[in-house]
Amino acid sequence: MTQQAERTRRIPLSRGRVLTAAVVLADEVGIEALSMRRLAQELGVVPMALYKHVANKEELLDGMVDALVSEIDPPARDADWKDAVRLRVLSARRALLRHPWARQVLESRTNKTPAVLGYMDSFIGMFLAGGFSVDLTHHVMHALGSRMWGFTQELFPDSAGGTAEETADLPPEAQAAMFREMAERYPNILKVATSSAHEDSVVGQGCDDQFEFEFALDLLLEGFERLHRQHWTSMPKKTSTPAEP
Amino acid sequence: MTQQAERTRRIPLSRGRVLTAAVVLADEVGIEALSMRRLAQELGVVPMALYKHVANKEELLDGMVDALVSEIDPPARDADWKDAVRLRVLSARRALLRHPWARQVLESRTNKTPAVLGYMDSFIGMFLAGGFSVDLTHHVMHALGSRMWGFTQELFPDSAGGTAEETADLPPEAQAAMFREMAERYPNILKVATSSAHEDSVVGQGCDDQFEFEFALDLLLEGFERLHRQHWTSMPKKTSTPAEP
DNA sequence: ACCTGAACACCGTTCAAGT
DNA sequence: ACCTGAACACCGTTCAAGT
Repeated sequence: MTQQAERTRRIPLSRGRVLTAAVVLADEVGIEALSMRRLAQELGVVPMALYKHVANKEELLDGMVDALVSEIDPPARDADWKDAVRLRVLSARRALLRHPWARQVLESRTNKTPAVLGYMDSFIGMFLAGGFSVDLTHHVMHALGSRMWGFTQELFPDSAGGTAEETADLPPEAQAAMFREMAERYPNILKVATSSAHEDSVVGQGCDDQFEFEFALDLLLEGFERLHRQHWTSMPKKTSTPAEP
Repeated sequence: MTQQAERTRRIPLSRGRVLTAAVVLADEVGIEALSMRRLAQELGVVPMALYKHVANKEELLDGMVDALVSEIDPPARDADWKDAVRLRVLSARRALLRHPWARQVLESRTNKTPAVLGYMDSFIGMFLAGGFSVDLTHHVMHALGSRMWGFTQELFPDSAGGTAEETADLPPEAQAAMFREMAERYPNILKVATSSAHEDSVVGQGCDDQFEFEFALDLLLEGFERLHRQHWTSMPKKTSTPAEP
């Protein structure tokens, strides 16, 4: 990489080069290891040189998000709202899975860039084009939340509770003891964790993230469809979601 | 606070005192300003003294999460699964809203502490007690995701896209220009943003977070109920969620 | 044995001195 | 006018020297 820095030193820095280098570096070493200093080093440049192209680290991260957004497919033409939304979310998810840092950076961003606003705008447009009221669209976008970007908070890191890696290289009797301990203290977690861990061991990866993601997405989409059919509105402040008259 | 440090210096440090001080400090100054050094200073102690009670900063954050979990109400006795889940999620949400750092810290934690596992276990127990299959419970927990803790990714920081504060103290003609710019570039965002901003200006806070949270929560709970009634199962890998035979 | 100051290996960013 | 080294004000954590 010193070699690479050597080779690329001559071609002048630009905002684009800084951003792509940041994306590549974060992909390779993880977001927590992405520092202005490290990035500069990778580019064969003194740290301060970066500040000519990005105002500060925040702006660097914003730029990385923009790069991500550009990888998401535009809305499908000639599809009904449900398919269009579904396809687009899954496209966003594929982009997200290509970049391990994306989840965390997306979560941390508070000022939206034009590219992000553009994505949101066209996302909202899919519901409006499907005949959704502005009111319902508003609530539906909130309900979707981060699923718009193709991720959900993963609060089971793996089904057994984040002990997979450490457990793997332990003597079998120790593993058995941990299992009994789990079974006694967290019986419900254990049941659920073992339910979908088909061929894997209990402490294996457990479940199919993509399946879980689509399960929840489709559940929401079906809910949205139901409300839309019922001409749901928040205005008269109904207590529930009643059937049509 | 130097005075307070003076007063409390004499009573010996303990893990509990360290953790409550961390929670209070994070509540007051924000999570990004919570450092081991700053916390030590607040306690009238040299930074290294903390390392007698927490192994490192990670463990400090884990301890703070445990403190949060202890504020969540236990499941309601004598309530059906839906009410029990609903009440508990809203209790978690109240705890979360008391501690501005909680969202971010919860998201960052990857190793679950016993207190967190205990919460999850009893949360899962509410579905199982309601007669849900282990299979459906598993998927339903994933669908709930961070909503189990009472939050969703807030990806509209405010409806208009995070420009509220800066815009407030701008000359009116500049605000009008921004508005026209928004209307032209992001027409859909603008429609949705203005739909629920009843008395507020367009750039005001816009919408009621609690309403949005409950809207999405109830939509999911109703979806769960439907699947449960239909004896939904992931096993035969059905393409959709068909009606009962 | 316990406690802690100094030090290490980092950060993001400012600023003044160099070309 | 541009570029950049040194410096500033921080981090979390190690470690050896002090009591």
